[in-house]
Formats: sequence, C-alpha cells, structure tokens
Amino acid sequence: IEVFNFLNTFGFDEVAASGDYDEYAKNRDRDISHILPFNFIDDTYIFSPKEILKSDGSPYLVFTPFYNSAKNNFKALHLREYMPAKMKLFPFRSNFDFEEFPYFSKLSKEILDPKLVLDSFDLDRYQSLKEIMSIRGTSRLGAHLRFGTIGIRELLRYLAKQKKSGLLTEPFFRQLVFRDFYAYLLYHFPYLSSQNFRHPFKGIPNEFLHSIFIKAKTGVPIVDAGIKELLETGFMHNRVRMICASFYTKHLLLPWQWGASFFAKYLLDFDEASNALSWQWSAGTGVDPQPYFRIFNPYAQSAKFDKDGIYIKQFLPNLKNIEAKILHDEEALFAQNLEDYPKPIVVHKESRERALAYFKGAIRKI
DNA sequence: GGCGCGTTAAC
DNA sequence: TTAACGCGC
Repeated sequence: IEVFNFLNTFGFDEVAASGDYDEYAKNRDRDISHILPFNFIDDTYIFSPKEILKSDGSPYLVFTPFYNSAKNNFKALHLREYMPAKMKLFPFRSNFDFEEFPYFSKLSKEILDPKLVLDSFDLDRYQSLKEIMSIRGTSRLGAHLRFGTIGIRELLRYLAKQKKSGLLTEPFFRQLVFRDFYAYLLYHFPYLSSQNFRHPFKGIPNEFLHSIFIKAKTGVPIVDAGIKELLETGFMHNRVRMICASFYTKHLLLPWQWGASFFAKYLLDFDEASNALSWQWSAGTGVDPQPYFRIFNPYAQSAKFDKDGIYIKQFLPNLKNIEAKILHDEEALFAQNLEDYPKPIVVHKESRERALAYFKGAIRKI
C-alpha cells in the first residue's frame, strides 16, 4: 500500500496487474484500487475462470471434463506475450540476506536465474520420473509461477517450442491445467479455502498429535522425511505431500485446515488454491466424489516410490544404516530399538479401520 | 432420466 | 475385487 501511495504522488494513472483469487489477493487488489484505478489482467493462470464452463454456464466440478473442455478451448491467445517495459523506475538492488534463511540460500541461484530451472527440467522424462522421490523429476516451477519469475504464458510458449521438437509435453501441460482447475474452483467457490465442499467430516482436533507431525516424530519414515524436507528446504516432493496429507487426515484424523496452514507457512511454492484443494482431496472433503475410504498406506507408498530408501535417508540421516526393506515394513520398525528415532505412533491397520468407522459415522449423521 | 465414469489405492 | 455416488452429457 505504501508503494502505491508513493506511486500516486508521481501521477501514475492506473495499475495493471495479474493476480489470483484467494481472499488475501482479492483484498490486496481492492485496497490498491482505492489508491489508483486497478486493471486486473488474467495472466496468473492459463484460462480466465469464466472461460471454461459447462453448456448451462455453471462451473465444472470434475477435472476430466474440465480438462477436455480446456484442451478444446486452448488457443494461440493463451500464449500471448506482453511488451517488456523499456523503462525501469529505478535500478533495483536487493539487500536481502539469502544466507540468513536456509531455504533461500539453497534456492537463491535458481530464483535469481529462472532459466536454470527450465534448463534442468527433463520434460521428456517427466511422466516416468515425477513419482520417484529421490529423483529431481518434477519441474520445480511452482515457486517461479508463484512469484512471477517465470510467467505462465512464457512457460506455455516454452512447452509449445518443445512440442515442436518432438518432446512429450502433454503430461506436464495436464498438471498445469490442474493448477488452473484449483484456482478456478476457488474463484467460483471462495469458501473452499477453509471449508469443506460437501462432506461433514471435520476431523478430531488434537494439538499433541499435530505437534508430533510437524516435528517429524511420527516414526513413519516417509512421513517424517517429507516434513524434514519441507522444514529444511521449503519444498516437498508432490507424492510425499499426498502421503503426509493422507496420514494427517486419515491416520491421525486431524482437521485438514491445520495441515494446510502448516504447509502454507513453509512451502515456497505455496498457492492458496492448490494447497487448500489438494488437502481437501486428501481429506475426501473436496469436490471429488471419489471414495473417502481410499486411504494411503505410507509403507506401500515408500516401497513403491522410494524403493532403496534414498529419499528417506537423505532427510533422516539417523536411518542411514537401516536396511531399506525395514523402512517400508511397519512390523520391522516396531521391532527396532533406535536411540534417535521413535517407533510409529500408529498401527496402519488400526488407523485405517478407525478412519473408515469415523467417515461412516460422519456420513450417517447428515 | 439413464448411463458411464472419476488424477495419484489398497487388500 | 473393493463399495460408492453424483457429475456430465
């Protein structure tokens, strides 16, 4: 606000800016519009929220029909390029001390030179590598899209170019449309950032369990490794996010809003829509009518996507001498007596049955 | 009104 | 297989 008051004294006519649709963003843009006329440009996501609608004019609630419609409506217009500014207000020099913040010191080079991220992104092998936690198979572009250091249209033009040279771009494009879908849903249903779409499940608040989770002391290696990655780097591999969110909402039966706030605080690529709606997806409270009884088994997940335990051991060095097989074996973990690593706080089978009972009970209460 | 189907699974 | 329901056409 101070910045815009300052600009106003220089005689600026208007602000033209791209924005997003969460409450904070809407309030921010409204406050700015009271100082200078505010011209909102749809340039944060691929589509404007009113561009993709059902034939009756209402918004889609299911991704696949949304995606099909999005592909049909995708035009050259969505690759549009704006003229770069010829003038700068004043030379910008950052005094930000990257070393003071552990994540920033690790990411600073990339943040300062986004091209490094694009260059190191193996788009062609994205589909086959993105699930392997120990491999840098995902794009890592989320933080750039958040801060605008790479724009969505710039990224789309990059994809179009790669497609021309024969690379497989569709799987990654699909994920970008997912990002759009979540922003679109938040635009049409603003309450989704804090409230369930339909289901009555509220979770059972328990600050003790929450504190164990955020301290990476659940005793479930893949969950704790994920939390460590988040705390140490400001990033968490997407599949691990799902495993942690499933564990939090199903095994611990905690309110998804608490988990979402924790992620919001630490994720450098935080996006209100993607974060809240992905947590709702995990909790089974979102727009997705998929069965709520689909509960991730964290041990089966790490056995499948971190077979040799490389990811787990990277973030839980205490476990570096433990055989990988044991890290994916609940019984074996209960049998271990480790000085600096706790036993699991829950038994998978029991938690699963408890969650199923909770959800069945909550459903009957309607 | 009917019918097919749904990002990411588990047992 | 499971068990389930509302969306989208």
